[in-house]
Amino acid sequence: MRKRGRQEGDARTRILDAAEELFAADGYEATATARVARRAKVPKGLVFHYFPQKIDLLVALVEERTFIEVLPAESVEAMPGDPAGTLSRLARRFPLRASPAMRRILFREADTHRSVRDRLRSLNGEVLRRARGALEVALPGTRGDAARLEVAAATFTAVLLYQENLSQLTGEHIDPDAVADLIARALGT
Amino acid sequence: MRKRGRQEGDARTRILDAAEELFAADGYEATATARVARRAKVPKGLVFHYFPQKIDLLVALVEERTFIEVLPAESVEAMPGDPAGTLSRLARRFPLRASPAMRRILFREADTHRSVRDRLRSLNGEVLRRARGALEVALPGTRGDAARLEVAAATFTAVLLYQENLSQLTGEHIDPDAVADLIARALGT
Amino acid sequence: MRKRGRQEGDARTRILDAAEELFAADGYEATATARVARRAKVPKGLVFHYFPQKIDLLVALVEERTFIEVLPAESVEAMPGDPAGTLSRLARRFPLRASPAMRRILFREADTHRSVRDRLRSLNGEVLRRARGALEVALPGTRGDAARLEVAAATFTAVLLYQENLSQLTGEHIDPDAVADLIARALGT
Amino acid sequence: MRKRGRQEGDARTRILDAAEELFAADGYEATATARVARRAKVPKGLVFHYFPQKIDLLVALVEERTFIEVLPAESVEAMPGDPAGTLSRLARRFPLRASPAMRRILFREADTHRSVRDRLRSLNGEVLRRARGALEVALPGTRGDAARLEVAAATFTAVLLYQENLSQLTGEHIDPDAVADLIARALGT
DNA sequence: TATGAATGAGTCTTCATTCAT
DNA sequence: TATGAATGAAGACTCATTCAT
Repeated sequence: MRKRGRQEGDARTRILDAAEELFAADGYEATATARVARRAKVPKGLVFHYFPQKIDLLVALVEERTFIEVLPAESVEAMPGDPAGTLSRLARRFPLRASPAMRRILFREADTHRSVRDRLRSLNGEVLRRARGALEVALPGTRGDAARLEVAAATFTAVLLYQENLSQLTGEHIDPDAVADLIARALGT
Repeated sequence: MRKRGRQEGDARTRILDAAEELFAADGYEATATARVARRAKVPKGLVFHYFPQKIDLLVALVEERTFIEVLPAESVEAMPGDPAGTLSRLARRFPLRASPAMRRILFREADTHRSVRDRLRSLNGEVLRRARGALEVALPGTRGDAARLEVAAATFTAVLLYQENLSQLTGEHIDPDAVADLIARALGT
Repeated sequence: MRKRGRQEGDARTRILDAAEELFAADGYEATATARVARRAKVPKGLVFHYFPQKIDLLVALVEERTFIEVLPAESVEAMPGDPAGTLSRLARRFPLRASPAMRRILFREADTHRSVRDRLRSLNGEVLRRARGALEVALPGTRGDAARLEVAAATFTAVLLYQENLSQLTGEHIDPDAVADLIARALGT
Repeated sequence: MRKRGRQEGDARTRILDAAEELFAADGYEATATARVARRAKVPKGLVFHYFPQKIDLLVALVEERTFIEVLPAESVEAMPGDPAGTLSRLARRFPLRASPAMRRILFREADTHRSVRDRLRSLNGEVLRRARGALEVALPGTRGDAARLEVAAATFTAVLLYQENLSQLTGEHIDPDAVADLIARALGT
């Protein structure tokens, strides 16, 4: 992904690093591009060289720094008859690659920036798909109707994606493993 | 104390109404006080007459327009032996009084404004307390250890508080009743 | 000068007191009428009841709170053959009645407000006239030509009028008595 | 470091020139930054590019446009046995480099702005030091005790520094040469 | 590719002043 | 006389963006 050249890309990377920190801490609107430049230790003009508009910084961050890892095989973590373990493993090998800072940005700005919201939705959809898939493998047969399984997957997805934000905002911590166990019980093993 | 003039209180209320709408739609930072004034149909200066600083608008909204209703008795909704019904009733008589707009504001701005975060935390704590209390009544005896009950309460609280935001951000809807049912099953009836 | 009536004038006086303090401390321009009202403990509207324009506060202060006292007879302090003592007595019975605060206002605002400057000039002229007169009495005959006497009077007047401002601005104190002595020597007793 | 472009330095200098004129004429508080920009013929934003806060204009003016010239040797002007001539020469080679406009600013704003007052005090101290030094050279021996010499130096310093302000405020002119002569006589030649 | 001076629209905030009561 | 809500022009300051070099 990185361009060649000695210092090439360095500046661009430093700019994105700075933007990530500042957007996460203060929000996109409250962060001046001049501050980004200062923190990145590049001249103000250079920021606009790489990112002609301020919004391009946000778009680039979301595009380049949040993604769902492509895992070799989902079945790896899914184990028939062990939904709790399956969900726990999913939580541990959680496929969303995004720094805590990027997550804050993602959730905060999704509310007002469509491009961010679209990304968040696609990430959410992907995690949900995996959780559902894992549960289907873990609970073969018809035990537990489809609707319940869907609710379980959605609930677990929400906990997985939002756990950091929830604890950040509310001060309460939710342990995904414990929720996995709860959900497994609900699905009636 | 207040006079009962033609437009009594109107101005201040209209200003808060306008701020609520705009902050919810575009975010606090992206909303100019001039726009608030325009939408409220008051002159710009009057906004500052009532709210000397822009931030005071946000503080006032959070203080005056989000609160947990004091219910006569929690036992009203809690019914021994029926945790699913108990949680469903809690969801339906949900004690948080805050418009959808206020909730968006609450979650969005909590990330960067301490006073909002503090409020959100206290609201969250209160809802959690009630969910826990309801479950304790619904599940008398020692069935289900305390830790599990705690996780159940926290999960349900998160779903309750965040359901609108979740669906707004992700496009997926989570039905609190279905989650209530799920959790009830998990608690092993 | 004061109007009759119970609380009558009270408010007006308190307003002027407040304005005097604040204008002296921060300058006329930097003092908001609202602050004057607050310090005077009167509602904002009342300030404009008594002083329709902000500038009227300054004009009233200067007109009512700075003046040269009319002394019974100038000769009282002048004593032939004793110019030093004469000047010293003039300094001690200094006829300008104006609080230190009013003096600061006088000098500061004279620079930009014509009405204040006019007042300061007339006060200065009066003091100069007295100093000159006193010296003429103290130094009868033709000893010391008129020009020198004029310079002496002007210098002493400047020291008298400006001593507080000088020490305020420069941190150095000038003792009028010492200057009186100096000038007396210069006039060659 | 600075480029030698077409208008090199011009903008900043023009801004300071404009500020000097306007502050002197109307006072710091009564001068809007927009007026400074207009008079300097630069866009409003550029004023804040060079002087992030309005007060920085005043500080820069005082720092860059008022100073005591370093003279080769004070003895040049001091001549034993000729205090009047010595003081006159001091007045003529007066070492304070500050335009009449800057002096008005200096005296006017010293009253409310500490940084200006500090500068004025240091300038005053320096002039006083020179006057004292000159008189000590001009009056060798013990003629005239130290206290009297101090008063003479202080009086002359005040006249020197304030002459323009005095005449501006009072309409009376004081001739430093005449005061020099007066003081020389006082010191008893 | 790098730089920072330049630009001007827009933001929050202040404040003298008015006016209905 | 007394009161404080109402008004809007003006002020300081910010900031994304441009551009000559």
